[in-house]
Amino acid sequence: MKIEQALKEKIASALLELYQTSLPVVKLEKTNADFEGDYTFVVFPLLRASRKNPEQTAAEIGEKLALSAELVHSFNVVKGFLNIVIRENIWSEFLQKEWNNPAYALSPGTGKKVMVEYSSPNTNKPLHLGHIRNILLGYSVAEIMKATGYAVTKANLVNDRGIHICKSMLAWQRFGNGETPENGIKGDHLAGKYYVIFENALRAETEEVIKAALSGDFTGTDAAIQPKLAELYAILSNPENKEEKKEKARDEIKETIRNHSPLMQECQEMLRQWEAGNPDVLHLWKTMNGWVYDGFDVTYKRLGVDFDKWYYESNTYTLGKDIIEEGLSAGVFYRRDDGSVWIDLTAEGLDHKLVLRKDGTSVYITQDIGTAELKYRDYGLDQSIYVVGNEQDYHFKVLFQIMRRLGRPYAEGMHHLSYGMVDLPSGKMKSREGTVVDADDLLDEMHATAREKTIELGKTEGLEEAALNELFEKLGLAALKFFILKVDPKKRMLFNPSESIDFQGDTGPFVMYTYARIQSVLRQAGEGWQSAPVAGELHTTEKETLECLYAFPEVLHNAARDLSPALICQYALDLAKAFNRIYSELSLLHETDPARRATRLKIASFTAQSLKMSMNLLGIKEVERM
RNA sequence: GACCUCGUAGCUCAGCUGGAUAGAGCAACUGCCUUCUAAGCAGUAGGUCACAGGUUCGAAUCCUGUCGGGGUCGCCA
Repeated sequence: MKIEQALKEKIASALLELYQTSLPVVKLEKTNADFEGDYTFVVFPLLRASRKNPEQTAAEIGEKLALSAELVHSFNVVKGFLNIVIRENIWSEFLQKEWNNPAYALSPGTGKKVMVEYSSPNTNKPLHLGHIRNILLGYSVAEIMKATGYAVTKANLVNDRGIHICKSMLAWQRFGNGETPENGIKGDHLAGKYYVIFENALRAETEEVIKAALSGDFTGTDAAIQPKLAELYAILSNPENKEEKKEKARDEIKETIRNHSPLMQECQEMLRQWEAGNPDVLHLWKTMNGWVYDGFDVTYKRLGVDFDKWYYESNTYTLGKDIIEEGLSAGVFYRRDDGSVWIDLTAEGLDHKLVLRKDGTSVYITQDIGTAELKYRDYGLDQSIYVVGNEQDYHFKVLFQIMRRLGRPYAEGMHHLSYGMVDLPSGKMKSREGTVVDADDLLDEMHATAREKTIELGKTEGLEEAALNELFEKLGLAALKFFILKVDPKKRMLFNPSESIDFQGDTGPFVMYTYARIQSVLRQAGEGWQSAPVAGELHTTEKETLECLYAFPEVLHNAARDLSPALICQYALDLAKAFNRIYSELSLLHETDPARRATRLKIASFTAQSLKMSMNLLGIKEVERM
């Protein structure tokens, strides 16, 4: 049943008949709430063909539709707007047909294979709020695509190797005194703790040296970098240079000294040992990463997300080199005199990009070329979605273009789900300044807030402690997830740690509440209504709720197309609000007319089912009572 | 400097493939629980859609410029 589609066809044939004209697309809009009608057709573009004023044109088309279409009840014209009222029995027939269809809004499988890669953490630090946005988006998009008929693989590409991991390892070796997570601290937090210890030690070690270097005294620095430092210092001390340029030089001096400090050199040595397969280093690495995985696992479980496939950079970081070789002989890449390998993407409005260092080792993008190929080989993907922050927009533009140049069949199916950063009132979260919002802490806070609010409302009666805890956990998670997912993924969003996330208004708990309230009604409704016929006439609120329900399949389709759970959030709110209006204006259980009672209960049941599906697509778990 | 992106109510966000009088929620104020869960419903107030031009029947939406925020331009990931 496609009301809109049918109506569009009717309009198209009316236009042909009346004015011997057609439109490339017949556009229908939902009628503005202030006017009577369900759908609105705008006639302004037709005035040239009709040679009549807007009102007359709209009226003519309206007449035609009313005569020929069995789905049009009536119409009215306001200026150039033709408002069409659909016959009411269309809505009640829709209700009767679909209210109990468990597959409503789901699409039959096209079987297209898609991988959604999300989370993809580093193993040297615990997860924070930024990761949470990534994780929730990835999980929800994967679920949405499943519901629209894709075969989805959720993947996590763990960055488990590299200099940052070695920092944690080295600090633990030096200052750890054998500390393990068994002593209480969660594994990922333990690795993070030593990462911070390393950074602090590095700062302590280099502070004085940097200070001296900034005033031209290079004692204590590595002899190898002194010429470079002298060069930078010349820029810094030249009064003719702009402050901006000086600032850059200053930063570079700091970076250079840090990177060549004894501690960093030791760290780099550790990385070399790791790559060379030194058993002691490997053992430490495995142990520490193991702790981190155990820690992540707890957080993932608590968030209710999962993965079908794990990739580890320690396994994949050397991939891609073969493909570079292949592309080199195919002329896609070129080699510079120093031996480094590049691609020229200036034709696409991008730049030259290095794909292999002069020493033949991989860079970040080399790995990504390799894993793209690996993913395709593993699964024969039609689509591959990367949930990664928008700071990497350029990287993915380049990556996708490279895959195209390499003639990879899957290149066209690669998408970057580029999401905005989560900002604090003070700006970006910075780990160096300790402003990151830790994921585990946040989840604890959400739980505590849920408890507080529930007690405030006096809704704890009749529930055991265990059941209450489960409720608090679900409520807190719902509030957090909805808060994050209702914002358009592309946009950056603000989180204010000093204000708790709302539980009232446009929130996850509001949607949960509406669902629980319906469940309560249905528990008391008894039997019989399921098989009773529905009423032919509907109240405005009932019709509005049905219109909302009717739109669900399209909303779901759009959410999958745009990779936007925010559309599902918006839909769930619209539906919940529409139903709550019925609930407050009309009686369900006490309605005496059997057909009207059945109508309302079926709408209630249909709404509950649709809300539940929406919540689940967002990773929110419904509750039967709250 | 170049490129990308954002700027809508006090705050957080919708609306952006051009359509009617720009919408929600929070915060503020007013009503509604001796009928089904008040985490609800109804209402009041709150706007130079950053600014200036342009395109056209019509612009928050498209184009250009200006201002402001963020990001990217690593042989880091």
